[in-house]
Amino acid sequence: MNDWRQNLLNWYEANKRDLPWRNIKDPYKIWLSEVILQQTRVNQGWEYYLRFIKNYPTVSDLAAASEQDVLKLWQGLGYYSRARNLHAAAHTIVKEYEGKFPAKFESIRALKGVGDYTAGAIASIAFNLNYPAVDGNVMRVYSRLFGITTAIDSTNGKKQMNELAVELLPAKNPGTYNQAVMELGAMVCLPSNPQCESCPVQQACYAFLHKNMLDFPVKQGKTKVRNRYLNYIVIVQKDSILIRLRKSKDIWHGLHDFPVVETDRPITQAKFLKDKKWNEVVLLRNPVLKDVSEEYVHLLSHQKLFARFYLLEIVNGKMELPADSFWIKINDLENYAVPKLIDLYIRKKILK
DNA sequence: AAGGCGGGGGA
DNA sequence: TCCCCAGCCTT
Repeated sequence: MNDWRQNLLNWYEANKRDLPWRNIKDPYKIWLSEVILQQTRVNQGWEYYLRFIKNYPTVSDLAAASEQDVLKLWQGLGYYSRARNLHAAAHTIVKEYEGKFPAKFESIRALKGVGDYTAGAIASIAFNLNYPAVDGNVMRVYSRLFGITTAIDSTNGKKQMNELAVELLPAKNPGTYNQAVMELGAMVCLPSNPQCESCPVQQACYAFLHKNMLDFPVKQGKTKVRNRYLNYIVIVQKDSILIRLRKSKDIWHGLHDFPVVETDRPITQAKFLKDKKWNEVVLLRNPVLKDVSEEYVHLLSHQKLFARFYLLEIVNGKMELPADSFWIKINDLENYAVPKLIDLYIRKKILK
């Protein structure tokens, strides 16, 4: 191999970052790191990876844990289906493969939460199998290198990108090559500030030679943000607090929060109190309003959350509870996985 | 093919 | 503000 790819590999050997999951062959740890890094920056996932390895050194340890404990360890990282799928896949590996990580691409790809990218990454890095690992970095690098104008978020674009990645994959050390392309995308071929002057493959790069790096990759793109107004009812009785498990397909599935009255437009504090809006969720006899929090604004990818917390104290315990809610001791709050937003409120107002 | 799913950081 | 991150799953 005597083309730009050799320059890339040389550059990679000389400049690669020292990451906790580098120079490791244990497929379990490779898998864990890849799932953590889905749509997540290295810096953000770093400590989570170390924590998971420490708490669950093997796939059997992970499978033996409760889902809530796994979610708790994942708390704050986002995209919680990753944690639920990780836990489910650990069970699969223990039951179907006797705790030994499957070594075939199709078997890896069939695990919950493992798509084409992750399966390719595990197969090539942990098992030295000849599969590409095409992530956002790779698509940005290749689209610039070859001047590809097919939108990368279209079915066609992904197909084209994958075929290209298969063609370019060297026969030897596919895992190293895959990581080299990704590393280039993460360190040099940046989205808005590409460092072309220090790029090992600039002389082969279409976008560099045409000075239009920022035109790539092409995307169809479209993100609309929905506003949601969450009026949380926080009910405390002595040393207990009422929480509930979030179940639906909505955000934070599997995590806990409080009974909530939700609207798609703002509702004033005064109206909320005057209309005793909490009765839409939980029927209370004589609640005592202890505190109304300021508005917490929480910006997510697809929705903007405006949350306010109404802290009520129940003196004479007559009420009808929402079906999914239950009492826990305030001191046990830390054992339940909660969204970032709820965690902020709890630390500030409940545990203070 | 399109939309949902978190949270953080950089421009 | 908007974009993007070592994507995946459901509809």
